[in-house]
Amino acid sequence: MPPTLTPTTALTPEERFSSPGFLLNKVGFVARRWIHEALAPLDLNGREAEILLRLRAAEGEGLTQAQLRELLHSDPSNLVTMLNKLEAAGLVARTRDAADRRRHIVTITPAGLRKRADADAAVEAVEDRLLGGLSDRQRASLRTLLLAVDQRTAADWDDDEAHD
Amino acid sequence: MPPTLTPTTALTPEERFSSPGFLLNKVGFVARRWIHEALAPLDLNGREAEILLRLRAAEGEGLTQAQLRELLHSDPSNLVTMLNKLEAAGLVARTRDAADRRRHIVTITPAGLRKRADADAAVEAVEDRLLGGLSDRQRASLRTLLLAVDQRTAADWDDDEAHD
DNA sequence: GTCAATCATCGGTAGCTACCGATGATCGAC
DNA sequence: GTCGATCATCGGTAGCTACCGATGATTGAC
Repeated sequence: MPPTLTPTTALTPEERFSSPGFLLNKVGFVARRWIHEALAPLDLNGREAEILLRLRAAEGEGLTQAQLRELLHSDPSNLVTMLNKLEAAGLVARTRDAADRRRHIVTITPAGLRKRADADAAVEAVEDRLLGGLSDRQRASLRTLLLAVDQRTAADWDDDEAHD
Repeated sequence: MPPTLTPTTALTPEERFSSPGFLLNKVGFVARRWIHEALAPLDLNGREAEILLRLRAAEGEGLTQAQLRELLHSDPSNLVTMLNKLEAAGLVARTRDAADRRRHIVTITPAGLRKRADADAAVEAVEDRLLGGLSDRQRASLRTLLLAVDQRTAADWDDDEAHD
């Protein structure tokens, strides 16, 4: 990596503060913070809520912990900790996979489904708070653009893993 | 707060995963992560880089630590720690305010300006990596939408502080 | 002058995440 | 059957941030 990367365009501080990358960082931070606060009364953090969400998306089938690890890009060690908590709270259940007894299949319980509905509502409220100033068309536009960025980050993320 | 917030629109998991709020959270997380990685070789983290950026924006005038605290929404205690590190590295300087000797005026040094230029280039490279799939028009559009969201978060943030 | 408030500082606590190495059970290939 | 790989688990470390309470120096109001 060369000492100076791209000296082509020198931004003024004002431009830097309003550049998409800076704003993505900043707004994303606030979004994470608000979501965290909204989930706190439910005794969940963002990752744990996403686990419930992913399990519900699996529609009763359940997911292996390795699959969850992949979806959440989470460390296996930390995933175990989170699942222990969720299982102790009766929100998920772990059962041995008959086909491969090394695997645990994680399923969401009825209590987990109820909790997930609450979490979903809380996150939705945060979203309305974040996007309250935007019209429906603007929201749709933002969604499209973020999806495009997300595609790139996902591709790059997988690249990183492939390089391991 | 009622147990169920807004049961009006029940999103399918797929809709939830591609909702602007969820994506903002997710993409923002990756943006923060990449920026962190890009700044690591410079011995800076995101907050410290922003300190240099804010000081440069002050154009030689310098800022009080209370002003920095306000701009960064940072805990005074943590700000001291970061400034200690930046000062030890010779990137910023603290001088007593003659007008109010309780205050420290923080200014950026020539070495700090050089470091900031490197940090700026690194962040810019991350931005290109994030937004590489977007046209110039799309980037501008994303910037406008994020600015609108940012306005709301800023207003709400100040509200919170006013309520204290 | 006294006194409450402010500014920076210090010390400690706690949560989240990333990361690392090690282990027991199990599988699949050979 | 042996053996390397995989899955989940456990334990510990480290960095970042938030938060809390306490302190010394200084200010401004009274």
